[in-house]
Parts: sequence; structure tokens; C-alpha cells
Amino acid sequence: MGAERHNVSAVSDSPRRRIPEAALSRLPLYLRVLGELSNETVNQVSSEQLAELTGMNAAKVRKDLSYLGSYGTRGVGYDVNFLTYQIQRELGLNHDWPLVIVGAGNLGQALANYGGFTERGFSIAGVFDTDESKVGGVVGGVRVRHLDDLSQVVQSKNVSIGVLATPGEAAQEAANRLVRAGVGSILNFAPVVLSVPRGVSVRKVDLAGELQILSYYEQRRAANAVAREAAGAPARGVSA
Amino acid sequence: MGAERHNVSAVSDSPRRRIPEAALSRLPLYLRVLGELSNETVNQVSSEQLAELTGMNAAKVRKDLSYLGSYGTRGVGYDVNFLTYQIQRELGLNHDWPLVIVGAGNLGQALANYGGFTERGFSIAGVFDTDESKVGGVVGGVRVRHLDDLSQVVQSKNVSIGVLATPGEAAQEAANRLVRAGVGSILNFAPVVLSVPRGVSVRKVDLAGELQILSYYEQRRAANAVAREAAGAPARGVSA
DNA sequence: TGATGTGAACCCATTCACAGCC
DNA sequence: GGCTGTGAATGGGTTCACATCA
Repeated sequence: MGAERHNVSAVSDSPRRRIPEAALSRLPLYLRVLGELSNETVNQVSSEQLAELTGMNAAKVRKDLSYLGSYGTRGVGYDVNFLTYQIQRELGLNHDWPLVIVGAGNLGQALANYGGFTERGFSIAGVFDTDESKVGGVVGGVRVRHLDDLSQVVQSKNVSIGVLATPGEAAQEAANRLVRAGVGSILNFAPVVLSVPRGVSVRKVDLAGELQILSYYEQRRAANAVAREAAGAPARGVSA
Repeated sequence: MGAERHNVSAVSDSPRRRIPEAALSRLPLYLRVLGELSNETVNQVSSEQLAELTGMNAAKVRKDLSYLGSYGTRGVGYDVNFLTYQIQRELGLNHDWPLVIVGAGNLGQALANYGGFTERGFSIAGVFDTDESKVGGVVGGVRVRHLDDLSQVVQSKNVSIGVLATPGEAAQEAANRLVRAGVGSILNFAPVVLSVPRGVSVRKVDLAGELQILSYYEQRRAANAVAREAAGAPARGVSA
């Protein structure tokens, strides 16, 4: 595929250097911890401390942060508020993002009620469903609308993020509607692999899958316990 | 730190070869797709088809599956039911896993009601909270108990997986209780980095963090659009 | 002095490409 | 002939270790 090495002289230069996916996925974590430090009126923090608080190691923290620019002070550490600002800026969190939730079942309702989204600057522009018995109800302080109104809301409120919380059967069609309405990113809770046009970003959260992975660890732990009992050795854990 | 290189000759050798974390995390996905194929009474599937259905590529699928053993047939593909069985077996899904949910707020209730867990063989052995106004209520068909009863339930029902859905402030203490009660794996929805004894497995689901990552993509998309407008070039998307 | 920022080394994950088998 | 299973090659991510600078 594209064998470009220097992505320098692109169209007026990419708006900002691209952050590696793995590092990007940790920025929200740093952000949260920094927020807590700020509440405790801590002003400076070292990569060592940040590593401790996030369960990472210090070198990784420094490398991750270095993708944002050189915002630390050698011999001192990072200014908590300044670093917070820079991460927010990089993630695009310096303004609110309206989002829509599609699916007003158990999960959709919970997500609408879940304070964590609005707390972090994501306002809920609408909750949608096709089930007439749900339409008209109020969820998370928002009236549930029929999915047919999706496009209108997305456009009038400039929504670019959609949260998909339908049953699996309805997910692909709902995703199509989101895309047609103009949504560019989808957070998918439905147990389905979505097919979307190139350019649309999808992240998937697989709740049952997470449990299945834990099940694997538990099974190993159990098997180890049996093996240990047979041998009489006092080893512990599964090294997760 | 620990400079152990070969962890081979441990106690009586690990009960089964260890599956690389990355491959492990995809097994639930394969499993789900296989389940759908089975419903459609498809008997055989090639790595190519599985790749198509899961959004992976064929080589990755084959390598992932090869960690389980050699369960395919050259020139033919994989037997859907047999492969399903082998993955389930590897993940420890050939028996039910009881779990407890700690936190009966919005998220805890939603998870209890969410059919996806029980559908996949995880029964809910109990829902717990410390809030007296919640204790005694019924959620997901289960009575909410006081957190003080956790240990008793975990032990009598042999629970080894805990789902943590408390507010951040309560999460660490709740995790301590889970561990003390004997739970070995925790699925953590609280916006907190848990500290647990070595040997306990934790997986974290960061709902707000997922949105923040999408926000990054959207911000880039927006910036690209501006740059394109300035140049008049017809490129599309953010290459996510 | 002490902590950042970063090449280089290392390690794990993905992809390639083909031998092996049905 | 066709598809799996897997060594080898590649690539990305993590860690090391140190030059750099407040």
C-alpha cells in the first residue's frame, strides 16, 4: 500500500503528526489520573509517579507523552494542568461532542443514564429506537425518538459520534443509517462485526467477550491449582 | 527486576500451552461468528471466509486457530461445530461460570439486565451494593444484597469472576472485598486503576475512554476536511 | 543532580509465502 | 487443486540506557 515515508509535504501538511494507536489508547487513562492529581492540587508529576498511578512503566509513559510534543521539564517532571490541557487538545476534548445513542433497550438506557459520558464532555443529542413502545419514553433525561428522525437530529445538531446499542440483528441496519446520516465514528456494543464504508471509524466493546477471556484465566488458574495439589508445591497465581 | 528468561520447568509444567494475549482476545469473536454459521447450518468454513466475517485476514485467522491445535482439514477448511467446541473448551466455556456484580447503580443494573452475559453461559450469582436504598430491590431477576454478604455468596456458589460497576470512589474497596472473598478475576467498569494482589486478573472497560479515542479521530477528520477545502483536493476519510 | 526525550535493542504480533496434506 | 499449518520476514510496540538539559 502507500509507501510514503515522510508524510511531511502532504496537503498543507497533516494537521498534526499521527499518534500510534497503542499510545493513543492510553491517553484517556493518563488524562483521568491527571484529573485526580489536579483535584488534589498536585502541580507537578514525574513519569515515574504517573507510571505508578496508571500501572504502566515510566519509559512507556515518557514515550507516549513525547508523541504530543516536549511538554515536560527535565529534572522536574510535567506540569499537571498544562499536560492535561495538551492531552485534551490532542484528543479534541477542548469542545463538547454531541452523540446519539441508537437502541433504547437495557444497554442503551444504561448508557444514556450513565453519568460518565456527559461528565467527560459528551452530550447526548438523542436516543433512538424503532420499537414504538419505547419511542416517546424518557431515558437519561432525553425523549426517545424514532430512528426515522436520526438523520434530522444528526444534521441539525452536528453529531459525528454514534453509540450503537441495539440487538445484533438490528445493528448493521442501524449502522447504515448512522453512516447515511453523516456520523463518522461509531462505538459498537452490538455483538456483530459491522461493515462500514472506508473512512468511518468503528470501535467495538465486547462485554461478553471480556468475560470469556477472564474465563480462560480462571480455567488456567483452576488447572494450575490441580497440578500444584498433585505436586505439593506452593506456587501461586496464573501470572496474568 | 525479575530477570527470569525461561519460565519453562515450573511446577509440573503449565497444564496447557499458553495462548498469546492478542490471539486470545480474538477467540470470542471467532466463537460468535461460528455460532452464527452454525445457526445457518453451515458445516465447513475456510480461514478466508472466517477472515471475511470477522474483519481479520486469513493468515491471522489460521495462526490464531493454530494455537489451539491442528483442527482444520487441508484442502477443505474447518468443521464449524468441532472448531466451536475446541474454542469453547480452550476458553473454559464448557461449563457455566457464576459471577457477581458489585454496584447496583445504572451500569450495574444494566449489566444485570443485559441478556448477553447469561446468554453466553455466565449466570449471575448475586448483585451487591452498600446503599441501603438499593439493597432488597430486584435487578435482572436477582435480589440486591448488601456487600457484606459478598463473601458468603462467593464461597457458597463458588464464584470466581466479579464485575465491578461501582462509582470510582468505591471501586478499590469493592475490589479488595472481591479479592478477599476469593474472586480471581475482575471485569472493571469503574474509572479507576485497581491495585490487586499478584495472581488476580483484571480487565478494564473504559467506556468514556473509548469515546475520547473516537473524538481524536473525529478531530482529525475535521482538520483534514479543512485542509482539503483549502487545497481543493477530493481525498476522503481519516484512514482509520 | 535529577528527570525528560529518544535512538537502539528487544520482543511480540502480523503478514508472507510455501511445504504439507486431504 | 485447494486450504491448512507454520517457519521466516516484517513491522509495531515496549523497554533500555544514556545524552541532554533545567
